[in-house]
Amino acid sequence: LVAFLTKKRYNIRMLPSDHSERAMRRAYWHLLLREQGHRLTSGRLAVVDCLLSSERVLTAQDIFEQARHDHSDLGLVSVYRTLETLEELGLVERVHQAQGCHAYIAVAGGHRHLLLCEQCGRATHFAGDELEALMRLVENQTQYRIHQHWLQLSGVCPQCQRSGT
Amino acid sequence: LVAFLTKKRYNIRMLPSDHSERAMRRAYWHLLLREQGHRLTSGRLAVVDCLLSSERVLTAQDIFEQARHDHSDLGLVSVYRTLETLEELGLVERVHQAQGCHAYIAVAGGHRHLLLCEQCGRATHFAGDELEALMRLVENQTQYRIHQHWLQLSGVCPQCQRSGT
DNA sequence: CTTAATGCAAAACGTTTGCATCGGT
DNA sequence: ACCGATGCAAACGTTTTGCATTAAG
Repeated sequence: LVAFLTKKRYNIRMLPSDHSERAMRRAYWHLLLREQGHRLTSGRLAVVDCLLSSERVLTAQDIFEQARHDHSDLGLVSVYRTLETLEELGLVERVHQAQGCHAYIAVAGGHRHLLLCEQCGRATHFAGDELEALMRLVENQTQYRIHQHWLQLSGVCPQCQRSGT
Repeated sequence: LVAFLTKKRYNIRMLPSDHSERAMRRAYWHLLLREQGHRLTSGRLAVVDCLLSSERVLTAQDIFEQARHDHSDLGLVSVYRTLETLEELGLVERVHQAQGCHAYIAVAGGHRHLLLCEQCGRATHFAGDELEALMRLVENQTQYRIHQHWLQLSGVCPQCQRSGT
């Protein structure tokens, strides 16, 4: 507990804006889970913290291993069940990659799309408002009624460009 | 064999342009497989025909079941191995959907993107040239070096809109 | 106290691998 | 005749399910 509080203060000093945004999102996730009749168990909270504090995409196994630091008797099954719940609430999304589709990340608000680093897994979000026009065009050309759009870019992030290739 | 030839003639009468385009693509696939040192085994050809004659996305299991009509002693493993080969040659691509990422489809030439029907699985391709500008914008904003883009739309096709909702 | 959530074990699922055999070239 | 491709069975990694137990409300 002391370690946790210390870490918390450290974050406040080092990354004030990041921390406050993260704390706000965490509070929102907790509220939404409660409102939808889900219990705030310690396992669930460990998974939530893991997802909210990572800037990379995470597999169920990644989350399992990381969240075990906080909550040592966590089962992998609970990670899967929590991910399912969070996905239903629209708080996390599955990330699709060439190597496989086993990763998850917290969703960004406001119709944002993913940009992934192929080397380190870092995820950045961007607005893709220009897509709306393209969708209307395709709707007219094909006569489909379009419900979902899905745009994802991948490449190499600035940090990975500097270190190595 | 007689049944095959009859079927072929039937297609020529009913769908002349579709058939000739399909025959051309089939010939190209065969050529490319040969050039890359792959043998045109009957199992492989059954899988190829299955992919080329479907306007829907197909799972390995789907292909296995359908291709067995032509080639009854086909193994599921060969379907997977053929899909892997065709993917390496850039002839098929994996399709990513909310329900899972286990489907494949023949790629369309010229940087086209997928539009999927959520109800019947029908796949239509469209050009998304407008994406280039968006990608350059995101590259400048984020300093990523973008290698791949990936756009997919889904909705309900005209046929499914008519037959019930 | 109620009952949702859990961990465990086992099953299910899609996919890959090892290996002896088959079949295209 | 060569050697790539095959089918089978078995292994694999990921995800789901059944069930008795735990713990949040």
